[in-house]
Amino acid sequence: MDPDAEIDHEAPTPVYQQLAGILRARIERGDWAPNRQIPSEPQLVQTYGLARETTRKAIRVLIEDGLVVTVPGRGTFVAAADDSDATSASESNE
Amino acid sequence: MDPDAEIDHEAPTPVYQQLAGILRARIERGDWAPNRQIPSEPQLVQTYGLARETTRKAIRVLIEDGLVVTVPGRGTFVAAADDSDATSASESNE
DNA sequence: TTTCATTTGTACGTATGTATT
DNA sequence: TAATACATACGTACAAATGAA
Repeated sequence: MDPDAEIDHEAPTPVYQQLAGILRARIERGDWAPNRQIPSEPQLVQTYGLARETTRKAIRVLIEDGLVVTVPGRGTFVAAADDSDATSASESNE
Repeated sequence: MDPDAEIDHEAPTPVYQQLAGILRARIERGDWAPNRQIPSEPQLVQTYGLARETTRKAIRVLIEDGLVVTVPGRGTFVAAADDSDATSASESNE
């Protein structure tokens, strides 16, 4: 998924799934580091021109994927990347 | 949870969680047998006097608990009680 | 302590689309 | 074709949690 893709309301894929894919791509690209806060719901609403419920639905997908966690009253944060990604053969830096 | 409880809008527990608890109790009581259809969303809306989204939210809880499954265009059904999994830890929320 | 702004959570309303019968 | 039922999407409003002033 292109992290710079735009929402296509005509596409067969539901809008909330599109947004989830975009945000997932942006996290993987490093737009927000682990433990960093992603834009608030109102900000996402403004950026992508969606309703808040649609935005929340996309975030819920990311939560279920374990990519982000939300804290009431504070915000939504990129999950700490403490899982095992064993695809790369060499990792030398801490 | 009392399967005949009524929704209390003043209670601290969210309404959708109350409804989920009531429906769970009714399923466990046997109001609807496995593979049987539970009332449709409009019927639940009418019975409990809630908004449709609130009703859907309660049903989503039951889906995540593996208690029911929904089929677009048909309805929501009590899951077959062939529990061979180990993940369902939702019970006795009395 | 109180107040305020920010952010997420809950609840309701409405409209339209999709799938099945 | 039509009716039924769930899915998606937008809108509004208020409550609760957090942190800062």
